[in-house]
Amino acid sequence: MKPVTLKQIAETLDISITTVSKALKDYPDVSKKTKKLVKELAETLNYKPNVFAVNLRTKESKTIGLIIPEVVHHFFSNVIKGIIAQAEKKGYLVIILQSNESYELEKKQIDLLFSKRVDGILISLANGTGDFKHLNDLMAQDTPLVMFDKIAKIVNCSKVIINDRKAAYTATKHLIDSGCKRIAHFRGPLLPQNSIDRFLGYKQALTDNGFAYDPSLVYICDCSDQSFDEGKNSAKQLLEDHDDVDGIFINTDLVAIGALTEFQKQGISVPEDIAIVGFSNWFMSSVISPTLSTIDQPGFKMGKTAFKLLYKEIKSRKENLPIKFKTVELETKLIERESTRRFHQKV
Amino acid sequence: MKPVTLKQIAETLDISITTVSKALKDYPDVSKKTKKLVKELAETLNYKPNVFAVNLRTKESKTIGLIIPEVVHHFFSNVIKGIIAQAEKKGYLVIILQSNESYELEKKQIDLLFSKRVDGILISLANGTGDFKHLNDLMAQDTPLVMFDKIAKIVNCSKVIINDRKAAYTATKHLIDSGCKRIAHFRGPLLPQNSIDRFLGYKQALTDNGFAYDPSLVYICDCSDQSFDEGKNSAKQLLEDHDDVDGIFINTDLVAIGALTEFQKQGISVPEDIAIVGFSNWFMSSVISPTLSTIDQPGFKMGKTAFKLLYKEIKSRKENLPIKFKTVELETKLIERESTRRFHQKV
DNA sequence: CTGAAAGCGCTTACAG
DNA sequence: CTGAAAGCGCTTACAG
Repeated sequence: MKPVTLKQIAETLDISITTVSKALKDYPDVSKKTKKLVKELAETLNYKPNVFAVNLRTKESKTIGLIIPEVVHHFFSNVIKGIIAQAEKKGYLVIILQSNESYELEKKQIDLLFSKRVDGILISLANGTGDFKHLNDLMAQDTPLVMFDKIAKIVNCSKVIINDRKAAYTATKHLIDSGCKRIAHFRGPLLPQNSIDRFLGYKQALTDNGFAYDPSLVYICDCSDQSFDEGKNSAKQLLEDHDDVDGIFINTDLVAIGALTEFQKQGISVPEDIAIVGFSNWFMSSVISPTLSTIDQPGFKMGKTAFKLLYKEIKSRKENLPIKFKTVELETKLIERESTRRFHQKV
Repeated sequence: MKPVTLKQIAETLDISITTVSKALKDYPDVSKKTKKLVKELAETLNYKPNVFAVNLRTKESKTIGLIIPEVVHHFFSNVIKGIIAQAEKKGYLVIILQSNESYELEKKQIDLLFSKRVDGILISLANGTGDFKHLNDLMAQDTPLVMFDKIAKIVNCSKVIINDRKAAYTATKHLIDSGCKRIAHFRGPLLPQNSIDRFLGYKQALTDNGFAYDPSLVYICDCSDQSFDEGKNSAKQLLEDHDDVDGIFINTDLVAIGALTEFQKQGISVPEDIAIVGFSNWFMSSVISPTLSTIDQPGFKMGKTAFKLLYKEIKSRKENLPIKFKTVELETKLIERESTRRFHQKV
């Protein structure tokens, strides 16, 4: 059963294709009578305009691309949900690609989306991405790009972020206020801006509060899909290296939960022996035992905001208006739970 | 900067558009010399064929649609990952839509994807879907459809499933083997096939093993994004209604974890007082305390398999081969953890 | 109020 | 080996 075309409607009604097209789009210069006839027939025949032809004429696909490091991920899946929800409201569809934290894959995917002529791209960078030519090239070829969460400061485009540095500062300060005297940090990989910023926030909270910064207390976790195991391993290593650590600020909840599990296995009690603050507020963190103190990161809202910025840019471009890039910073908040509830807590 | 077209290459080289097109596609009837010239120029100019035009000519978009009830969901996000991975291998892109368990939304989304002329659709039905006209209409209009996980038996198309009934039987039998004497069931909503099948498996395990089936022990949970709270509420209700239940088979891990949390709050000990088996093997279930026994459901593999079936169908259609629908059943397995590890366990 | 015509950028059957 | 021409199904500036 072949799809219905304008031509068929035109022939059936014995009028021109032009008039059919105009009638369906409610052009003012078509008689009411003709419009009614056309619309009714289109309805009965279940006519749908051929988007391929429409795309070719209008040069837009009403589709955007999304490149995300990992789909099976509480935070990112919330972002995806936010993007899809907002896009649907505006009549846009979303193509999702997963970069697996790989720079090479990310590059290919940018290229792929570009050649599919999506109207714009939303991206959260892979951990492996240290070069940004692929992104600058993309924009030079007139494809709007908005970055979120894992961004590159150096790339000139719109961004949606949280203040990682401030949030990490708050988390570390919370450990200090809970009475911790020697605080370690499980950080993310070296490249991503957010793991750098979280590290810096940790460091500053220490020095601002009269603690010495000790690099041997900083452990690097890859934050790949092995996060949980990395948390376990770093915890094990920490116990071997230091017997005096009584607090850890950890880059991500999943890593923190790995650490928690290892501590429990080794009979280290959390929070009494070691207090822990994670980052991101995964759902899981509220149901494990002890429940995990963490920083709440608004994934759904970040997704919605990122799409909104992209949409504005797409619209401005179409109307030939000047485009100004914008960086939106979303609020985070500290969630205090059992993993930092110590008796000798400062009030 | 306007995208490069065949015409520009043709004019630059002073040959015809036809020849340029053929050269790029390695047609045998173009001279090597011409091919080389064309390809080199295309490379330098970073020529990408206009997919809109290609789609219009070839009548395919190399894009498929995916409708899924919920993105923020351990099982479904694994399915998504599997689908995207497999699709990318075959050069297909995936548009993702979330039905929010709503029949109305699902219908609209089927329509939307159809009007976008995706090459095929993958779907896991919404809980609210009890009528299948939208799906049959879609197929009648020549769009391949493959269902996975939440399927409708009555719809004639390819499917990827697990044997929910058998898995539920195994789970319930495991409770019996663990020494439970009175076993409740928190089931999913009434419509979806998998919650029906899991219920039937539960029931059959009871009767096969000399237990009386007692409808008052079956509680219905919506399994929406409120699953966790529903688990808590059903657990609360169960404690009010029955003081002799010592085992529960629960439709989904997230609901099970809600129940677990409520029991802990009320001082009911799991597994000693009440043993629990969940379903799906969410990551979370392996790290909460007590760890949750459950049925492992292969999400990633299900996604891959679903795409493979769809791909075959798309190919067969293109080659005008006959299409035979296929139902693939994937293996599940029981994961025994602390929530069923009782002392008076049968060996 | 209606319609002929050009064109979006490709692909491909056909002629030479 | 090369290319003129038709056509995919729309949209829209223009003429009447």
